[in-house]
Amino acid sequence: MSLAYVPYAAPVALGDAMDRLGVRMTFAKGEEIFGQDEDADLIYVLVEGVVRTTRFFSDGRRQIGDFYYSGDFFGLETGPAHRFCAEPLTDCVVLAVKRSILRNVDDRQISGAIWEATRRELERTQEHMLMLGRKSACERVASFLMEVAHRQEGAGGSLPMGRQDMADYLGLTIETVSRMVSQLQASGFVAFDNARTFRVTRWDALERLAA
Amino acid sequence: MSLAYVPYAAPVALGDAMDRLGVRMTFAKGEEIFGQDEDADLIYVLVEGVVRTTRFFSDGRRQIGDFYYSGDFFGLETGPAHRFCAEPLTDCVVLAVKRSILRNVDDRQISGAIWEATRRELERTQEHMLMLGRKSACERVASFLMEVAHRQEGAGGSLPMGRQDMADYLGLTIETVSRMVSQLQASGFVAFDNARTFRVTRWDALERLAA
DNA sequence: CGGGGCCTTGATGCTGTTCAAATAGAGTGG
DNA sequence: CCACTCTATTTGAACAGCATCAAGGCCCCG
Repeated sequence: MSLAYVPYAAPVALGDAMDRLGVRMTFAKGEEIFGQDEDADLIYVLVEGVVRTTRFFSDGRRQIGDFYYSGDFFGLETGPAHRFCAEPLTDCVVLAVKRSILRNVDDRQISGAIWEATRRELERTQEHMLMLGRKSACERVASFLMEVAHRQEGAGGSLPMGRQDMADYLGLTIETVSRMVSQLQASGFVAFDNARTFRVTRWDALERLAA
Repeated sequence: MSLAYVPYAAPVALGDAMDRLGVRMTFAKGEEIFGQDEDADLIYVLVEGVVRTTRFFSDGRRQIGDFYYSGDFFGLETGPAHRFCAEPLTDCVVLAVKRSILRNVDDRQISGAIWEATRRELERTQEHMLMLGRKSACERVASFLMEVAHRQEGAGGSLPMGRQDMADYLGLTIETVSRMVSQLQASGFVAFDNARTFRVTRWDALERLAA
């Protein structure tokens, strides 16, 4: 059981093109970039910061769709409305491009790159789905920490999200996440300096555990 | 908690275009259309039959990615290899198109339609992910039966897949699926003529249950 | 130094899994 | 058409993993 790490930053060339077509906007931590069920007129490229997308259910349950980092696309929709809401976890800068503009752009490079970004997001969502369907709590947390560490280009990581966000991403409760984190630390796989900062101490073992 | 039904058949116009570009192939039930980790040279459109995509883990766990019906695309990949395998649940007919051909086609209608199909599959995968992350066993089975019924354009449905496939799609065991099916029937929400044929008897109640 | 989140830990219970066995159904050969 | 076999499905009982409920601790920041 090995889930490949799937990067999905937009190609740099695309960022440049989007820069010409789009509008640069900034959002502060805690604001809302777009809300669930809002009109999906814009597509976004994250220039700086970290963003999460969330689906809320009427009875209070939450599921986080994904966390996005610099270079990532988000807000792609087939229909007229956003099916998740997007909120920054840190102050952030985004590039917003009108869908109507993209539809009419005749640049093969741009349209191809957006298709590619869509497929990458599909692949990431599929891996996320596999995790929720078939991994244990421990495996999920191990996978998550590995992915965060990977994305930050180093053996260690700082978590921009809290335990509740991790839980809602992993399909667990905050208590279970906390317990698994403690357990992984006790087993010597990772070392936490504080709740938001850790280092992977036994990469190979953690990888095996993540399944 | 309401998960919208997301159709994702390829637009008819696209089917025609693919017909000119691709090769028609037939597969018998039990054959393999493509295997996990095989080269992903081709993209497929299902013309007739039902197909499932599956991811196998080294320890035997399985997760079904999706079930595909006539008109659906499958086999789209970003990387060079298929990350799921595809197998027909019934004898089926597919149209296979070379990725390299699609890359060079300059028809905006075709490329746009493929992008659209990709986004639809992304949406479906996201809904699947939400289900695995936050729904109870009963809600999952109820959602599944509703979706099958929906897709078959009627209040009833015949299940082309067995209980094990349902379980591997829903992230449950076969026993739990069976129990929930029995429970839904005992509650009068659905009626099974036999294990593979059912009718939804209380649509609104089932919808509420599916959350 | 004190307040308020956020995080951790403990005790208990429920949901879904596991293991085991019975039943129903489909396919086959007589 | 019936008997037989093999597989798929259902059901039961015990168990495990994660959730829930409830404190307690830590850390950031005034």
